[in-house]
Amino acid sequence: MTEAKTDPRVLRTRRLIMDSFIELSAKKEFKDITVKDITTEAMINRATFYYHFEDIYDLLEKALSEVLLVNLNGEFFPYDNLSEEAFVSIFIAITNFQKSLSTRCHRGYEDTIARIIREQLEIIFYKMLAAQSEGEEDEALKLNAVILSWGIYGASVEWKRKGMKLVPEDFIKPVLPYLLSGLDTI
Amino acid sequence: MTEAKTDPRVLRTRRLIMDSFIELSAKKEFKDITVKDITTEAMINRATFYYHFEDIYDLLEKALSEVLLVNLNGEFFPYDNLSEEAFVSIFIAITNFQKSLSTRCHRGYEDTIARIIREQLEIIFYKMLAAQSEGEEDEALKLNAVILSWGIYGASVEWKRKGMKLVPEDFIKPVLPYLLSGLDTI
DNA sequence: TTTAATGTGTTGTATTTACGACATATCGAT
DNA sequence: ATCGATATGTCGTAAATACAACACATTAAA
Repeated sequence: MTEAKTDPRVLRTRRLIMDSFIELSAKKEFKDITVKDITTEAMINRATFYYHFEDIYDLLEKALSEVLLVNLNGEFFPYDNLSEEAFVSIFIAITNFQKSLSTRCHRGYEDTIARIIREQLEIIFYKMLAAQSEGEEDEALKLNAVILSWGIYGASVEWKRKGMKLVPEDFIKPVLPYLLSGLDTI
Repeated sequence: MTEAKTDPRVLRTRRLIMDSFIELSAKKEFKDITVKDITTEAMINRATFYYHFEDIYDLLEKALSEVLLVNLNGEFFPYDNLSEEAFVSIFIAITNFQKSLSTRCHRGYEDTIARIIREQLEIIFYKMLAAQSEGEEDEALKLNAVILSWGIYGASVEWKRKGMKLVPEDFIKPVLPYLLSGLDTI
């Protein structure tokens, strides 16, 4: 468990890049943001950007993952298993995230963003399932995590499509019994 | 006039150190601030501190100089010569600076701070005198700058000693005729 | 007085970052 | 089409920074 801590310069630079990207995202669309824009805002060299990220899409993935994870961690990680409250908190976190995205313009990249959200959800669901299952087969856990991630994300899309009228808690409430009932089979 | 611009990392690091020092100064006295405190707050390595500054006193000098210069530049640099408004603006800048210092605790270092202020004033007065004098002897200009810097600084000390009751503009007004009258002899 | 703990300032080495140059690609205007 | 301007991604070299180790000073407690 010797977790070799990473160089402070690396952390600092990545933070500068991430923050600058988020800052710029608030001002213009993703397709209009160049690497030069980001590095200028972050006051780092353009070559340094490529030292940390494949390209601007790689940055998009990692930045979104982080924002989403921060949302989630702050919300529901007091729960260590998939309770009713956990489902509700996760759903709230996603809808909050969706709302924050809708103010910024990411037209044409909704599918990328959606994929990232689902991937993060899958990771989290898998962790929680693995924590509470008694030596269940790994592949089965993973597939369950996939289904949950798609399902919950789909619910958030539907919530958005319906005009975000209900508060997320009430919107998700009707399906909680179903989601919870199957858990003991895992 | 090839002004080789300095490495962005240097600027960034110096800014981090300066800001951390000013931040810490608001929380505790100068004598209780260690280099480790500063570098921890700035999230840089302690050795890096010594790459930029002799020691913590060197940092004190440079930080104060900068704060004072920012005060002055913002105030009076529309004036390019020593007019009545210039004197008033400079005096206001110094008293503002003194007020901001009195909230923080720098007991035992007043004389150091005073020296730094006078040195900065001397530089500025010399620049302005040189700009408006017609090929006057250099040593004479320098000595005039010295006298002005000590004089104006002394006035600010007196203003403080008198309880800061008058607004700086009114406090300095009585001596403006004298200060201005001699200028054409230079 | 001794001892332990903490701060100071320096040094050597490894890693990260800055910078300029380059080839290539994209896009808009003529 | 062709040109000019701008963005992308990569490279080598030089400079700044991180880190650990060191000797030394200061301080507080035993």
